[in-house]
Amino acid sequence: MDFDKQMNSRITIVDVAKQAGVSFGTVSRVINNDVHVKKETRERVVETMERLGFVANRQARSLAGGKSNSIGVLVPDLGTGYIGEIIRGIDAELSLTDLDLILYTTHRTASKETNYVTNLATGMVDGLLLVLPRSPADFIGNLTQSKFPFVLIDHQGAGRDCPSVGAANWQGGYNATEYLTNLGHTRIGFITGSMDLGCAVDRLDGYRSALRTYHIPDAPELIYEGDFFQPDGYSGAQAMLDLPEPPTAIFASNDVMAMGVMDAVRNRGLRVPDDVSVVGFDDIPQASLVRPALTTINQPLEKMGRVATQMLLDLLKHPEKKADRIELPTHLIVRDSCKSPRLD
Amino acid sequence: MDFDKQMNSRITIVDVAKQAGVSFGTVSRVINNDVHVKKETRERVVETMERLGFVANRQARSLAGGKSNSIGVLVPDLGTGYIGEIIRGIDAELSLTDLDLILYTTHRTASKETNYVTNLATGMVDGLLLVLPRSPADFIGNLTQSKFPFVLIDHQGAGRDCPSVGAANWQGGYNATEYLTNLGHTRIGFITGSMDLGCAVDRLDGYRSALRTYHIPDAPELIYEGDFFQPDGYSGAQAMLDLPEPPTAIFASNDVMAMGVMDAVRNRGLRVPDDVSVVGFDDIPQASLVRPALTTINQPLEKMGRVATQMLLDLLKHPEKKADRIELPTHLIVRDSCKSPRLD
DNA sequence: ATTTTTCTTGTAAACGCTTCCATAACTGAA
DNA sequence: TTCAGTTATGGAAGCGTTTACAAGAAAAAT
Repeated sequence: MDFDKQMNSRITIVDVAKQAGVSFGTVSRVINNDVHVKKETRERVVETMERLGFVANRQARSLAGGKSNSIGVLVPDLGTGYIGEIIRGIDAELSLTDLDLILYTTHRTASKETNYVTNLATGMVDGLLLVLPRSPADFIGNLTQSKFPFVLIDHQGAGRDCPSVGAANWQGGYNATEYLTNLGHTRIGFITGSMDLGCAVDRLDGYRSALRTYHIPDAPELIYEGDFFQPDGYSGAQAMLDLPEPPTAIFASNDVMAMGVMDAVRNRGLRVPDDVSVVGFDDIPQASLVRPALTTINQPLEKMGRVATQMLLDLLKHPEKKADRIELPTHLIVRDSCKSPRLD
Repeated sequence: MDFDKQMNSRITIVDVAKQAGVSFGTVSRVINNDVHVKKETRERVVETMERLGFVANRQARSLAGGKSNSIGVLVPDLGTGYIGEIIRGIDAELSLTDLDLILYTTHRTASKETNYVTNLATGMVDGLLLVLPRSPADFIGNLTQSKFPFVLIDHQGAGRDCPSVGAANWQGGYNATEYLTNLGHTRIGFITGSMDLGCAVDRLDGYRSALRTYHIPDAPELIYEGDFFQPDGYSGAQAMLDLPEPPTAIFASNDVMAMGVMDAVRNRGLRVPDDVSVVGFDDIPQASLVRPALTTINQPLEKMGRVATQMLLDLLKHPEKKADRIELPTHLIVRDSCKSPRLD
């Protein structure tokens, strides 16, 4: 493993072959673990490769072999810790293989997404992991049709019939709401996420279903349309607390907005959870750090990345396999931000 | 841009050439913006490429052209939001070019690091961005020697003479401590980070220097060796508050530990900042979210990623350029976790 | 000992592009 | 008109592999 040797003059299989006294074909076979190599020959070649510090040229292998040995991960951006968690899972799983991870960000430009996918599917990567919370784009159809291996992550909507992994958003919305009703709340505010995202819709549906189950009448004024960012949590809470009959609990579609809610509550001199209970969604790291610690729905992001990667690897191995959708369970994490409503 | 055409039968420059009635050499020239192409010819070729949905094969270009059109980013892991921020900056900058970002995680295995670097530098990528907070490994020397373009991020220590970007950790440590002394504190506890990391050492040094400047006597019992994780913040604070003469302020080497400190303070029935002031380091997103909002030192992680990338791009363009180290300033962010000590 | 069969190895032809060299097609000046 | 001087284009050689295919060597069967 002499570093310099590798750096200066690139060592190729031909060099190795010459040194080992075999043909380059044999060296190639050794690299690819071909069975048809005598044991001693293989050992000699391996030894030579190590001595020379040979590293196979990835590009050449791709070109000749028709596969790139890397998988592409397409994400909208890296802004939220949310995506980072998913990538972490992907990386963890990928590091068990010899596949490279090529990261692409679309920065929320739909045109860029299509463009990338086209490029990628044209030989740059062997498979694709798509984190695209937005509504499904055309290219998903194309991808499916062309049988290019890919898995969707946290993507609901039209893509139900292609390989994807998501979280049980509906269930989470339901469970959180159920928890609040069980505590005795009947005026439960809800702050939605961006409604163009499937997950936001599902969470809202879960909330509504729970209310129905527990015979709590619809109250449109208790639903505020947010966008997943903190300011909307704040303003949503303000709006609701201004109501003649304000909610005793507020369920925000994600933790960041829930923190906005907490701020708004406090800024009116009210207390969490004594005056207003707050529930979030996601269970981001800071959920356990804020005071009071936030009761929330845990979404297994890292695991979603892992599972999606496993699915893709499986797809790569067995291209004929049918697509399926895996929905990972969400869990209610009870902390300190909820309480039974005061009886006044 | 017909998707299907691309997916099914790969379109090559030869196909384009045939359709456009030119030789593939000319097509190649068009792709590479070679000056020696008649305007009309170029237009015709471009039109044909678009019509056919031609996408150049990256591997082939790399193989033939001798460069990979991608840069490698080597990080220890993705566990902390910290790295995510840096990658975000890298990505932002890279998306202005047509370079791909290949992400490698070493998962804290030194052997893996060396291995990767060797591989990468052997033609897999055109340049390397290394986020390696640990003490410098041999390969940095090799990299330098072989003139492979690379930039170190947030890495102090022996690598002072190679291209790198970091944050003013010493200054941050100094400023935070100075701020506390200015508030009137004289018993200031410090919880260090992992001392095998250059940044942790620098922060401690900054703290010490500030104390010296303000003639505050050394108090070894007020320095607790932590590891950058929350539990150590907690236990460090506990240990110090048990002291006969406990600190009136605690400065933790990063925000996560500072939150541990806050917890510990509260768990003893004391209040932040009334009884104990707390300062963190990093300014992670949740720093502004916790209550009381954490006063801390802002470290421009995203910008570090950006700057490092710019340096690398520059290095790629002008390989002869001298290495330099850029230190990005840190800033004190005053929030609500500090107060003058009570006068008892 | 001879002929199969089975292993093992060598070789040539891709893979899709860049790049250099040669040639062809234009310039404009003599 | 002719000859250099440009500029535009075609084509060949290679980049470092993989992957047939062919051939040689060894082992097994006759």
